[in-house]
Amino acid sequence: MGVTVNEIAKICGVSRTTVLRALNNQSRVSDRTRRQVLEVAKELGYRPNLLARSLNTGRTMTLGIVAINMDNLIFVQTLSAINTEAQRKGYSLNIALHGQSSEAEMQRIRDFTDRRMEGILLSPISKGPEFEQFLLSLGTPVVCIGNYVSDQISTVMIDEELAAREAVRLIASKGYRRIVFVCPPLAYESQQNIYSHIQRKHGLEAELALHPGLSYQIIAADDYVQQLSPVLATLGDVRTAILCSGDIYALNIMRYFKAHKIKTPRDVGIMGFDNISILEYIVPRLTTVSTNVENVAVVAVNELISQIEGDQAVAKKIVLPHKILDMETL
Amino acid sequence: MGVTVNEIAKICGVSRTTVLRALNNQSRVSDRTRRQVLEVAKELGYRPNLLARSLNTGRTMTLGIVAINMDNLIFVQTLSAINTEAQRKGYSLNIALHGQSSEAEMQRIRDFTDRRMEGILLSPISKGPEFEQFLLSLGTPVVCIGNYVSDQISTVMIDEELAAREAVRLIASKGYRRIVFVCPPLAYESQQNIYSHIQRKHGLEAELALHPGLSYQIIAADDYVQQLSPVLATLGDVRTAILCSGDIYALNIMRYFKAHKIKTPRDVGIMGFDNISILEYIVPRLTTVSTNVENVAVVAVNELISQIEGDQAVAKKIVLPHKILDMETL
DNA sequence: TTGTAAGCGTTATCAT
DNA sequence: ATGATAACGCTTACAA
Repeated sequence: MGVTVNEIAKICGVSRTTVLRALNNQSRVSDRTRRQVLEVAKELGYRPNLLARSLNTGRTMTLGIVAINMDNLIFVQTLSAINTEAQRKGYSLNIALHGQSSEAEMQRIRDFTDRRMEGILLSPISKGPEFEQFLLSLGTPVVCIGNYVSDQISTVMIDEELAAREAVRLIASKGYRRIVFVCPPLAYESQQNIYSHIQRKHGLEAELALHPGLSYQIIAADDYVQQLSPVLATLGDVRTAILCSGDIYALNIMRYFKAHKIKTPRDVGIMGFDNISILEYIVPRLTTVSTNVENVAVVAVNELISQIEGDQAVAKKIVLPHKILDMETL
Repeated sequence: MGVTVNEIAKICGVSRTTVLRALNNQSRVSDRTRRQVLEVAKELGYRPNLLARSLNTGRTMTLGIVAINMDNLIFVQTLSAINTEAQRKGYSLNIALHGQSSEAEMQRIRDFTDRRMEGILLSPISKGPEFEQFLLSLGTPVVCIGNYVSDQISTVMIDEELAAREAVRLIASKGYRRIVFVCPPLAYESQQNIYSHIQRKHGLEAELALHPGLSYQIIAADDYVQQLSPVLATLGDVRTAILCSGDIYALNIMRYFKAHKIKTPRDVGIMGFDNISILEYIVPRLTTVSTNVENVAVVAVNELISQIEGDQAVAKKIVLPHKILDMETL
């Protein structure tokens, strides 16, 4: 463990500069010396110490990604794609999960910059001007995914508001007269990344203004399945669609439906958000909103790398397209 | 970006040794100096360069994990738990995915040691004496998860063979007369981690010897759903159970069943392996084999850390318990 | 073709 | 209480 250039130099009876030149395939070394150096290096199992190299060159070729956890399958898919793209571009990827505290989030970010990551991908839960200031003061390029923090920081996202509007239009077009919107408790702001849910809610409510015939109610609670009871008791009265801000909510509700012999879409319509990959195993196929996660990953990584390697970095807000998947549950 | 101790020293008019003492809360600094140093450091936004520190101390407090991809949900859950445990122990975690080539796997491992990760977790696809030699020559502690490579390298696993035997016993006890074992193509050895599948096959066949009344056939192909046709055509003749070496296979087959009005377990029994978390959304509940992934993660991380920090490291084979989950599909 | 020497930003030892 | 100096392992002018 830990053969250095110096040792090789000593053994070969040359200076470490020469060894270095041989090792790095540079010119100005005699063939004889080069061969000998390479031989000895191989013999001893020499490996360059990338810490030392980085300390010198100022480059680590490493990116970091900071996020809440891996419970969200859509994030896992994105993460995987990010890893692939980063590796393709010659960067290694570091992952840090922080549970759900804003302080922990900042600590992880700080740790990454201390380790001299060259750029950071962030699916942030923190927000506000102090956090913005914190990110800007890092001196390291940051690209946010999903959540918007500041105009000064590039963000890759989809137009959640528009997606929600389109969802409402689809529901309205199918003759539903009541929409129940299911999302996480909006008070969780500090504990969870709920920016996208709020965006969806905005879009939904804005669109509803154009559909006076649609009644509306929201369930923003952890026990959403229980809270659905009054809705389910009145299914016969009014044709109802449940719009879930996340496929997992829809899956839980569908499981409940199956247990209680409630048929979809016959008795009630249901729609999700995200199009997580496991949906393909669920029958009936859930109607949902899909984003191309590979696309998000590639765009985010490339934006980050261009900030790292580019001359001048202008923060951009990149909005990627989504698609309504009209399947079987609506 | 890049305020160093030297700059602070210059500004404060003291040596960098003194600055260091103040910064690291050591003794032998006057209160006045200490306060001034801390003030200036804060002012300039000083952050230690962990690369430099590591180069010096020889410690990076970083672990690496190398695996195929994130398609396997059971791995994602393990990964998440590993991250948590590593962080709890003060280590940061690096992830590298390699697709499915043995060379890529070795490259990732090499890259990690070059970066001076202190230990490596590995869910290996490579095997054989050369690979063993490769791992041993790294000079860095390695712990394998799932797949066994060598007695010289600690491995954390479950007793797949025993689990398969127990699965067969359960199936036999329920009166089935035919078992169809579904697993990935066994020729994929080099492309995919199939050690566990082979173990299961061994266990299954060993146990079958004790149940002469059970007929047996294996489907080890990517188009396993199609290949099931002859089996499905003869369901009326013999009570059949399909044992899948992985829940995903079972899910795909169940989806096919639903589309073709085949009822489980009335018409045919089906059982999986792994107990991936999405099973909770699937109706009927799949009978399967469960491992405690948190347990695997904690044990693997701690074994690795004890090899890093411990005096003498003896390679261990750690077998963790599993559980048969007798649910609704058998 | 080869070597010397300074530097990257820390830590650690030994003086003063 | 403070400082000078060497060291970690590499890179990179600049000499010879």
